[in-house]
Amino acid sequence: MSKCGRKKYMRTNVRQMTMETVESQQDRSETRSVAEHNSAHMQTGQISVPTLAQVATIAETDDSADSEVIDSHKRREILSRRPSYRKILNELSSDVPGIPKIEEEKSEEEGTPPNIATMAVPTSIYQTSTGQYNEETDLAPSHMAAATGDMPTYQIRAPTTALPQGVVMAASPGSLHSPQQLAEEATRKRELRLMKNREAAKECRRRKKEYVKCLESRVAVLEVQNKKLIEELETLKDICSPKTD
DNA sequence: AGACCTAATCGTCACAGGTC
DNA sequence: GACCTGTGACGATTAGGTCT
Repeated sequence: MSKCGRKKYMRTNVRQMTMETVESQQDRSETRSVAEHNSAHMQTGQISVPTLAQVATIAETDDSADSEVIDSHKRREILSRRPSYRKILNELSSDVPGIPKIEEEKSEEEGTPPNIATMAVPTSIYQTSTGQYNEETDLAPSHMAAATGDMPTYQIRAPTTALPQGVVMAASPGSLHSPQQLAEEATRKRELRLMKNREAAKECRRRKKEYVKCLESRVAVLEVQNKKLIEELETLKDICSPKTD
């Protein structure tokens, strides 16, 4: 099965995996089903990480769901899109004062003219005509960690939305005539789309990491709070129930 | 030393949702 | 409705660790 065909299959028939799919996806299926269910929880804007019991239930229903019978509405609910990480994090931050917001990228773009001159020069050198690229200073986690230290610094770098060298803006459609020009235009558009999507994927992953770090730090804070409350409760219990000896 | 395993990372595709 | 953006999922690649 081709990559695309397989992908489509997975998306539209999440619960109806063929043997082939199960074979190759076995190690991932658990994670995916949890994520899908989680996305259903998150859709309403609540941050809802499944409990162990929920995870167990999810796994159970996923197994039994081989007997299909999930109506289209429910399936749609499950597959529906979750809010972006920025959205989630910002909602979190409005609930909990300690959590920093991810700034809108617009604010960073202010003051910089919307042209190619804003390109982050050393980031990536693309040879788009061949589809190859050379990321000399890619923002790998090791780089990020070195730059940011332990605690996450939200909005670490400016988004590199500018065009890479060698990608020329398309000519106006009216100026195209020959089939060759049309083909070149199509190729250029595709390369531009791929390049943008590449950058978008990087940004998305970066935000996801921030989001996860944020959740982890929140867990740490809540654990400390919980511990303190338990200690306080014990103290109050001691005070309120004097010994009878 | 090299075979194997595992986790991390990346580019790409498909698609939902947003924008104009 | 066409186009754009954000993100889940996939396969490929790579780095680091372990075993023989």
